[in-house]
Amino acid sequence: MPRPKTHDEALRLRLLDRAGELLSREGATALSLRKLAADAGTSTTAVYSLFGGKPALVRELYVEAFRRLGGRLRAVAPTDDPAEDLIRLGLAYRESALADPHLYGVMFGGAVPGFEPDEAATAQSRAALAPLLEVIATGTRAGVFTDHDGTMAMGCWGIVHGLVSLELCGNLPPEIDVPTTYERALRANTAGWTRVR
Amino acid sequence: MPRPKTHDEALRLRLLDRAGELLSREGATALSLRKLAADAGTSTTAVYSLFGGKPALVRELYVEAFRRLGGRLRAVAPTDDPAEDLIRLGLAYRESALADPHLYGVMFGGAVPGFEPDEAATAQSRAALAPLLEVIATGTRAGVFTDHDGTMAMGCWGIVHGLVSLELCGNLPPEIDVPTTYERALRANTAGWTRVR
DNA sequence: CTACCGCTATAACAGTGTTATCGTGGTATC
DNA sequence: GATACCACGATAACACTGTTATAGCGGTAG
Repeated sequence: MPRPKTHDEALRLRLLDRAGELLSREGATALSLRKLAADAGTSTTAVYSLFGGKPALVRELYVEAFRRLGGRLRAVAPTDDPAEDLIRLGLAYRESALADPHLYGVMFGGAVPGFEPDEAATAQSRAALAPLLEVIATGTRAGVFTDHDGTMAMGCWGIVHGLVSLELCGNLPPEIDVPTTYERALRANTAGWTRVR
Repeated sequence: MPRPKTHDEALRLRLLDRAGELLSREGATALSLRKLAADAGTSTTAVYSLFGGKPALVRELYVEAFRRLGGRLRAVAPTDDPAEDLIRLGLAYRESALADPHLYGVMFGGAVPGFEPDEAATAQSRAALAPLLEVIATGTRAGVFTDHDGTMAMGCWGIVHGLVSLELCGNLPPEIDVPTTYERALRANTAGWTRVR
């Protein structure tokens, strides 16, 4: 009779853990199946039985990365000042990206050549931004924001992602003070969405 | 006696041309030296004599990409309304990125694994943003912008790059109207930098 | 005409993701 | 408890990548 699935969760978790560590430490190009398998004490075939290939394994890292980002954003407790909450969300976003730049590259940079997120994965990525949508919704209800059908959320996500991405790629001039400039840019963008100043 | 350098500019240009076309058509992963050499009617060794390797060849595409982006931005003729000029610069930026998404990935996404831009290349990338700096400078002199040591330029670059990057990665929800939302986000950001509304 | 050496084609090397083959080991059934 | 079954993983091969050593062609200087 057909033997049921083994559900080797231990090896699966160890592979994911090692893959994440290898990615964070040596970058996306150093994340090879042979090195990963040797690190986890198994063979490359295990990745194919447990995940289905390298892109599928990276997909797990992808959703885990957004789960972690969502956790960091949810940790920003809302106050009764939505504009300030928005700034703190932006700062938390940057801290999350800087905590693991290579993982951020997997999320947005397309660091692993064969991997393209499917619709379910990108939907989960948007779900990580729930705290942002919530702050904007309350601020709009309170009359301090002038949102327009979720346009403000896209703008805010765009500026934080853009600045973080430029910083990680090394495109910003080296003489500027990134943290203060980053916060000033966030405040200006937020001011553009507030009703009266 | 040592033979002088041949300066085979024809083969060099043909390789660059083919590489750009191959990249634009089939993406960064399809850009292999063997395919490129076969396409240009030569061998992979030519890439090493003329450029020094694949990263060095991609570096040429990188600076050419920013040269092209700078040209598109310079084509936006300034008027006497700096705020509106800023919006038009942002629209031109997006059009330039959408005209060749794979090339945009080489510029910012780190699409080619072995390639990291050196200091000279990133300096040339910042030089492409001269029109942006110019519009901000005139607007600040005219008293309509409240720049603060180049912070505004960084914010503007961040939001356009961030939104374009999110769009190209497929992270934006599919039901939104990207062009109008993009322009609204740009206008809000610009409003945050204008002195009085 | 000849010696010289820059440039490129051929082929090999080390590495990658992927897949075919095969043996092992645990489970369900008798 | 014995046995048939097959999911799982280890080994090895395949196709492909960037890179490099070697060898030969070809044009230039003498």
